Amino acid sequence: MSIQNTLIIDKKANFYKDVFELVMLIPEGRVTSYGTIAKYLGATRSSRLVGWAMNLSHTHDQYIPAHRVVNRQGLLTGKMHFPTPTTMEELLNAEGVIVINDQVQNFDKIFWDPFIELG
DNA sequence: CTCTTGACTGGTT
DNA sequence: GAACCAGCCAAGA
Repeated sequence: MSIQNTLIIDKKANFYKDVFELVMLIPEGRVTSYGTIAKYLGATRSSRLVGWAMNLSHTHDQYIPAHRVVNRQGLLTGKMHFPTPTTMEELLNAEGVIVINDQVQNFDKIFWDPFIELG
């Protein structure tokens, strides 16, 4: 195990950790996108990794509100990965987010931008 | 080790 | 606006 490999492993671990922490900062009733998270973490072209991180979120100790993360169009593309196909929409509805046909309503209004919210 | 598969995005047609 | 394509990168077969 070289020092370089160690650094790479740490980097990967930090990326997932950062994703989880950022997602947990999303307020109720607000949503953001995978790409935005990736961009904020300096991995603009690696939005798929954010999706993969969400896939691993269930292994995380703390609760990750992955339902507040949708794609750039505001579509619930990840709803299949919840306990039931309707869980994601139900969670959002419970927070006051209206979802019609997998599309978040007023998406541009409730969109949560870390660059603006966190500076 | 190679090949496929995505909880994605941006640009092009 | 819809459909298609290329770049991205971590798992799993």
